[in-house]
Amino acid sequence: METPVESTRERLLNIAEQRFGEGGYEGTSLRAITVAAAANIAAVNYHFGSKEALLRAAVARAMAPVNTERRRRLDQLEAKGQPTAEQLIRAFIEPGLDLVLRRGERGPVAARFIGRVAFDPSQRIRELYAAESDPVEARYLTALQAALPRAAPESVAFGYVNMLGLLALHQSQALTRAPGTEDVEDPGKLAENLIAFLVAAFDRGLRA
Amino acid sequence: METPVESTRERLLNIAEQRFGEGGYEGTSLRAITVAAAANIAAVNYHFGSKEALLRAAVARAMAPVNTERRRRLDQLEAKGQPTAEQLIRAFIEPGLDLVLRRGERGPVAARFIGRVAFDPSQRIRELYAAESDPVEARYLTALQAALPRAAPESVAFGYVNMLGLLALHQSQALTRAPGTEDVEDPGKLAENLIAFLVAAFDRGLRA
DNA sequence: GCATAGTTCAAACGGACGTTTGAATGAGAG
DNA sequence: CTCTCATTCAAACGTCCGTTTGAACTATGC
Repeated sequence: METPVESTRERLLNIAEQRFGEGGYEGTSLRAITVAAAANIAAVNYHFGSKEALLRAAVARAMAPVNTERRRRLDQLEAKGQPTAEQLIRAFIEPGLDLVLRRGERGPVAARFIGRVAFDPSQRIRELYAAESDPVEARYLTALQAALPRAAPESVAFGYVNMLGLLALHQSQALTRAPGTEDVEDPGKLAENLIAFLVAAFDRGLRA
Repeated sequence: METPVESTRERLLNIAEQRFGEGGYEGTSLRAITVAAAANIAAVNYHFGSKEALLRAAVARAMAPVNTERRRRLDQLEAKGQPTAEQLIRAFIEPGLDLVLRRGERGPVAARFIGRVAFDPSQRIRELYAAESDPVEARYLTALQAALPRAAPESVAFGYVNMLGLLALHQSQALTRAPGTEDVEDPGKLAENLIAFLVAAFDRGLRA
């Protein structure tokens, strides 16, 4: 067994990840979280300080492995010279969607959580997500613009925003799909399909 | 002047559109809406019945012109035979983004509202949006599959989901304000850029 | 044994929430 | 003017919210 005992702090993060991913930040109460985590309501403020600090901690924990892997891949690519757009897109997307594929683990829950936070209606929450991912993401935008010298920089930035959006879309729909589109994809092929979709759009769908 | 007097009901719908689009459904209180609309708190339940019914009415009002125009365009295209993928994408995207361009009118507010509701964290709210748009959207999926016979139907459905997601993204402008990507796009060119992006992805980024 | 620091607990805080009530107000018809 | 009916209003309903309190428990070091 990998989990000998789960501390209250870990249980709170796990349940928060799940519930915030289902109902959003405003739509999820601390009481719902603490009941599901079998913890006292005061435990949140003891371990984290506030509801928003709990969210921040959960975002940081969920994003950390994704950011690490993205940095590692980008370092590796840049060490070999100028990467292609496809290499960059793959190095960006795959770490984000690897989570989705880890069925049985906490991966899909974390992926949905990340995707939902990235699209939260409140700008304050979205900025909280951006604060956790900005540094490495900005490097990808610059690298993409260098990889696509024939496209206008604003146009590459447009494509980059679309890439962020589509990744968050598929992360957040990892568990619950919209009616009518339930069986759209084999989850195992999701990353490859999304990468192919984006590569085609970046290579041929941007203004010169 | 186009607005002789605005009824309480209209003011509530207008303010609800604005506030729900800023803070989301759960993050926006009826009191905040009624204060901004200079209406009594009881007016919501008098005119609509409940908070959720107010949201439903606002969604229906905002979506109606978009759905009508999409239907009209699809009818017109299909009358001339099998439309191309680009024609279908254009006929789907442009009605949704026309709203964004109507600066000075209520268009951008309605667009943001629609985009946010489509991505609301709560599945119940997302289904409320889907209920208003499903019929005509489903026709577009079928037409796209017919226009792309060489691509697998699931693959076209995948692209279709991506199209819905990117449209909602740009309607809500959720990520275009991310740091470093503020001035990504001339709003006037947004529709053309998004269509070109999607056409390239549909034509060359889907599995056979 | 005692002391100590870390953690958990039941209970309560003030405030904001969506909703409901019943009376007051308004305009239009007869 | 009077009746009627739609609308608006202040006030209150009970419930849930995030947060705080201070005491109780637990484990470890001495």
